[in-house]
Amino acid sequence: MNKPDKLSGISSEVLSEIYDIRARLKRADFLYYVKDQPDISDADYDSMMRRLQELEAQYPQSISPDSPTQRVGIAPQSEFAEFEHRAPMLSLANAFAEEELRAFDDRCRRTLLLEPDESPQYVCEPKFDGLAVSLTYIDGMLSAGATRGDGYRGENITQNLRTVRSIPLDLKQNVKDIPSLIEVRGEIILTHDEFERINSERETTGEPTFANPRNAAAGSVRQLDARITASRRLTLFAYAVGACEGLEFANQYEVLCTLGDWGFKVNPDVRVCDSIDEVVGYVGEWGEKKDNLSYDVDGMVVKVNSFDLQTRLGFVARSPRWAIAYKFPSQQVRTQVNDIEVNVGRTGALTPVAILEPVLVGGVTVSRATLHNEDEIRRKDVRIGDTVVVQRAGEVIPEVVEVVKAERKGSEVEFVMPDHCPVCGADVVRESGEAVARCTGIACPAQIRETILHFASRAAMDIDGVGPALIDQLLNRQLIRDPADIYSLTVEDIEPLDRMARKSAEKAVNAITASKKVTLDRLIYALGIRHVGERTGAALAQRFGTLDALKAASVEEISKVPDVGPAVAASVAAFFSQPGNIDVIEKLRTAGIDPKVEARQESAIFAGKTIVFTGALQKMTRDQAQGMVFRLGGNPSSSVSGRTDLVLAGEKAGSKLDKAKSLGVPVVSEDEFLEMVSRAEDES
DNA sequence: CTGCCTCGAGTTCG
DNA sequence: CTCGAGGCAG
Repeated sequence: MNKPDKLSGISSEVLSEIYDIRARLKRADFLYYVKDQPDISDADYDSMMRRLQELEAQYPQSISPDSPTQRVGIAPQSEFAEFEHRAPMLSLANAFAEEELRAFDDRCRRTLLLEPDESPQYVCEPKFDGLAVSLTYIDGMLSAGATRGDGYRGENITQNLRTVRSIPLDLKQNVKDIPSLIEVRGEIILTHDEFERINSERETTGEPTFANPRNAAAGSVRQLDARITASRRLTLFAYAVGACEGLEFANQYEVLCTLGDWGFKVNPDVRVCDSIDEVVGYVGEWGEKKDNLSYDVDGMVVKVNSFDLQTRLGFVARSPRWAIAYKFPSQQVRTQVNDIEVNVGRTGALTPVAILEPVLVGGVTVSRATLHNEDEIRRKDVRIGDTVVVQRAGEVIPEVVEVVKAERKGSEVEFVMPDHCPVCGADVVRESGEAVARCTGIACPAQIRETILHFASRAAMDIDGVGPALIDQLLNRQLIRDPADIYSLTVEDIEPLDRMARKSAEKAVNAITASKKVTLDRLIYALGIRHVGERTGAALAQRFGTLDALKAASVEEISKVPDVGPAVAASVAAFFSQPGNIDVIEKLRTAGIDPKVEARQESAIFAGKTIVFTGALQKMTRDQAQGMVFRLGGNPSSSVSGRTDLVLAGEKAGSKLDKAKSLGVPVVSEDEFLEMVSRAEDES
């Protein structure tokens, strides 16, 4: 890690002093922040830190990213870069009751074909309520830190995480071999004391206070100015390992012990249980303990200990079958139902919403809660004027749990689903067998508004600056009537509207113009065809290639698309048989919107081949590489097996490369791959 | 036909 | 996040 050539010009005495102070500060950090057993006074610590800062200021070439001085935070960034996790950060399935824990155990034992008296070992640990992050160490040095994001890509918050004292900047040597690359997963939290301190400080400066420690931790980590993060004393608890090269673990418990040895703070209350009964007992113990801690615990995580067994259990969708998160019952609060309103959605669905007397639930004011549909209201027997118990489902979305019948006075009013749309007055129908009631109005203003909003939304045409406020005004002034009209708007149309300065009008028009370059999958999704969401939009785009081809397709042809059945196909065909919709499509085309899916060259070099990428790519992103493979007829995949035809190995390729070699799968370098691609593109 | 599992649609608050 | 419903495997 030393680069002697860079360090020339510093005397060896100075260098050794720098290294010595760094080592002492790191040790002090570890004892203070990880072990909670400081060995030196704060004053001594501060004076060592100042001395190191002086030396580094004098010899800037000596500064390395693992120096404790780097924890104080560096200058503001403008925004966070995207960070791709090497191994995805999965979410866990939830359990809310003992029976669900037992069902989880049954499923594990059944899948593993265990005898009735056998049980896998489970590792059970309290689940902190904070935010998950991933730390990448290369050759034992902290090289990157990122938020969880969607599990596959998060934000690169390395500078902020460097300021967290319980995160080791380098892994402690001599304990266990340091892997060449490892992703350590952990939870960033704030203690109650620190949360109170930050809030009282914000109160005196007149800043808004945080609702709860979780929000405060999340807000602190996502600061663009790492110096602010440094001023909040965040804590990291490490609990898992993602990608790891050069070291194998046998089980979860070993991972936790090793993380502890390397200098991470790990959950002190981990327990290895030999049966589900023991797990249930331990979870029960914590139901009471959790409220007496100095930090928030919102549940218990239960994992199958052995990695062999984990591999055999595998995954369902986004979550592993070998772990489950038990959630403690959430905080429940009583309040009054002042009214029940009806919302009209994009598809005409009428959704009843309870208007509540505002109450604080888990630090957030709740004033509305969806009641989903008529059946749900009947089931819970919610009436206007009732006293109800509300909670925030999954700690986020408010939900009416039950009615407090004992509080009934007799003056409560039952809810009746209106038989005419509250917005346009058209008939409301509820198809037999369906739970939702729908407005049948073909020109219902509420439906049009929602359709346009959907069209402009992020996952659709992604027109930034065109939101509800602007769309409502445009509709009121009849400047637009359907989504396509957005493309005839000018700055002069928008500028005179309320809360619209020239700047925001220009921004909106620019975003509108930029959105013309959409891809076909997004455009199909944007049209708002019933039963066609993001996934189906992509599947249809892939199959038909252009909007015209989709428009011309018969129900039978549409049904051939994977995951599209009769209901979806009929809905798509019905959409294209409406003259109004054809009109919209024509207007879009006139505006220059008519994307095509780049044809897959079926005869191309990668036709029918499965190709896997491994290691860090230097000359392109993984997305770009996968796009090239796809256009040349191949199928990008993520794991090497006997069916893999080619492996592209980038820098620091690991186990996938080994596997490819052992299976005799051809391996190419990035340069060779690019050459193959460019040769193929020249020929076509 | 029945049980997954996945997807779509609607929703809350700061 | 939740619920409902569509698609598909067994």
